[in-house]
Amino acid sequence: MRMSAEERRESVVRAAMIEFARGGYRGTSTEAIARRVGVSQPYLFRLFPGKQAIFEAAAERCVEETWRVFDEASAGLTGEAAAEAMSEAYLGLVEDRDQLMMQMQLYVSVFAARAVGEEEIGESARRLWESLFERVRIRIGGDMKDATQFFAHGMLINTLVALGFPPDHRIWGGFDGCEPAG
Amino acid sequence: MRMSAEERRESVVRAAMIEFARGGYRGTSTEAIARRVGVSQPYLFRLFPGKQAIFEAAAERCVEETWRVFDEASAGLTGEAAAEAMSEAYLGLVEDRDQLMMQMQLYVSVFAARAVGEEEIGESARRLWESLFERVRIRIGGDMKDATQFFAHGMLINTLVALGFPPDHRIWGGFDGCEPAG
DNA sequence: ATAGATAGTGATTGGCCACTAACTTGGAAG
DNA sequence: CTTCCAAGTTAGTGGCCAATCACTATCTAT
Repeated sequence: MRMSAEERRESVVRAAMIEFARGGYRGTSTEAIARRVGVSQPYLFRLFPGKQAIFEAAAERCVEETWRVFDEASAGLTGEAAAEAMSEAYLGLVEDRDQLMMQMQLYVSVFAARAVGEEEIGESARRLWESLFERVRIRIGGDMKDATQFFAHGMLINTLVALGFPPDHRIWGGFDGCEPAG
Repeated sequence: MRMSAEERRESVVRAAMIEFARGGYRGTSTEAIARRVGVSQPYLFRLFPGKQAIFEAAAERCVEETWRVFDEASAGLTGEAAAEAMSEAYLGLVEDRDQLMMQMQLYVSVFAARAVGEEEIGESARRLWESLFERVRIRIGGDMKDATQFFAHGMLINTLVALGFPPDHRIWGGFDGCEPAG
């Protein structure tokens, strides 16, 4: 039960990814996160300065995790082969819906923050996202349009998952062979 | 100042689109919507049964509006010409960020609702979205992959807008000539 | 004019939630 | 075994917010 602060922070981040993915920033209570971790709600505030810090940690982790998936799937590959491997890996993430939804929650939360003048959050999120974009772009051969297509399909997948289209629905039919067209 | 209930409902829907787009469902208070409309907060509950009904009206309007933009832009066109016209029109919507963000808010809110077991919301949202998808697909010639590509690019645009990448940022470079490849 | 309907407001409330403060428990080193 | 620090808890607070209720103002038709 008892663990080091560092280990606890780790569990909090994992729990927060799930809860924030489902409820969004405002729709998730620190109580819910704490319950999932298995600690009391006030203790979260010993581990993190506030709710927003927890969200930021979860968001950053989410992007890192996404790259890890891409990196492993495309290890040793380049160009179109890498793109195909990564596309397939991303489609595999559809099972882990929370991971994909945490991404979208990051996007809308950044917009909300920017709407009330907190532009620094936007800047750091853009850096994070662009860095992922660049790593993917390099991996698939460096072409800008290929990378754009790759991410475009990813974002559509996120949307279909959010809306809950089942994997056998005809709407998914447009994806077979939709790897970046090279 | 004084207007019919129907007219008021209309202004509420328009105001709600803006507020929900920026704050999300949980992050938007009925007070904020009422302030934007210029009426008292309790009056909203005479015009709509509850906050959720306002959100649903705004979401539905948002999808209708999107089709209207596509329809006007591609009037009299078909196939690739229609696709190009509609792509351009959608890029024009980047200026009206609230419209695009309301879409994303719909997606994440649907997921949140589904996560707590309210699947009917998901069903109606899917019907709405699929109907838009189908109308676009027909308009651009009926090919499933073309339609998928079209929407994929749209979803990526939403993301870039949410994160606040300025229009002259290099990340937008992959879009020129990225119309569905026919 | 005035009665009835429709548009609209002010005051309030009960519940939730981020965050704080003060206290308790457990374990490892001397 | 005790001392000390880090891990963790219980109780509480102030603010926000959806929704309700009782009320007022304005239009329209006779």
